[in-house]
Amino acid sequence: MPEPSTDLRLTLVRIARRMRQQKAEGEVGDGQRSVLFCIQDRGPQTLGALADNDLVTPPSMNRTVNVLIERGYLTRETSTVDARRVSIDLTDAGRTWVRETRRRRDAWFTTRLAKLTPEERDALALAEPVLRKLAES
Amino acid sequence: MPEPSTDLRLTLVRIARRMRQQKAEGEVGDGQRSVLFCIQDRGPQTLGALADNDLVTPPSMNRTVNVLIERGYLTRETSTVDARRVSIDLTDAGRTWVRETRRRRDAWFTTRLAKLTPEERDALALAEPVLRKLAES
DNA sequence: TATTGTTATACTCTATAACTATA
DNA sequence: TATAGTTATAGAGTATAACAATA
Repeated sequence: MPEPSTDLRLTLVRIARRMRQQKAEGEVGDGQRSVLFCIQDRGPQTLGALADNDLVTPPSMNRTVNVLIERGYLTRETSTVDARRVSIDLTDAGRTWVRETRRRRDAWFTTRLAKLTPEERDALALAEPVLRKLAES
Repeated sequence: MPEPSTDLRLTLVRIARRMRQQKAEGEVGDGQRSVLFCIQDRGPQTLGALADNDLVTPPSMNRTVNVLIERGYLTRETSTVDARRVSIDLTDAGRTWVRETRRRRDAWFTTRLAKLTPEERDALALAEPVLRKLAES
């Protein structure tokens, strides 16, 4: 009986740790990248929407957003229709960052992927939507 | 051209976060579980071996080990052959914990897996060794 | 009153640097 | 000297609780 549950879980923990280690000094972290990509794809977002999207609490997301504003990648404006809400959008620098990052992709991860066999890459491509479903359930 | 790199990476980040959220109060965390399982499978380990296994630094692992000793799951003894080394082993309570955990597996993760289709589970099973390879590269 | 966001605070995990003991 | 482990310290990421503003 294979029961891959525990192995898979530990593997996922380990790879997340490994990816985190790859973040170079001053670079944009995973949580930050996720926010920038989300806004690029879907347009300006409220704080709550960003928090929901990344499965974090509003205070956590607020902090991430603050960092990105300090770095000049995002702006925050009070909504004109509902003054409780804020609208968080990319600056030109943010948009450029996303475009550049998408173009060259993530160096470490892409290099590792390139070293896999086509079959291994297929296995990952097939698993990705399943993992996403798992994360969102 | 699919280029799954970025999507996969963000999905992996998100699922790691989701798993972390599932840790109930007082439970054993992912890093801790990994250590207990490793010793159960391979016998007593040195601190360095445990650190290498989980891709963390010795100080990090030392801290994890200290927590597990405080909880009564591990013991630490100076090696008889080389007094610089320590031998870290499971207590009876630790062994029981591993056995119980292996028996009922991880509740949250197992439940989610059970809700997938057989094809989806196959996709994960095929991807697991590839992810592991990626983590270790 | 309920919703949206923010501030204050604290906890977990991890790292780097410096230190101790032993080989 | 080199190695194994430990201690001290700091940073990133996250959470909960309390608060403010608006609907």
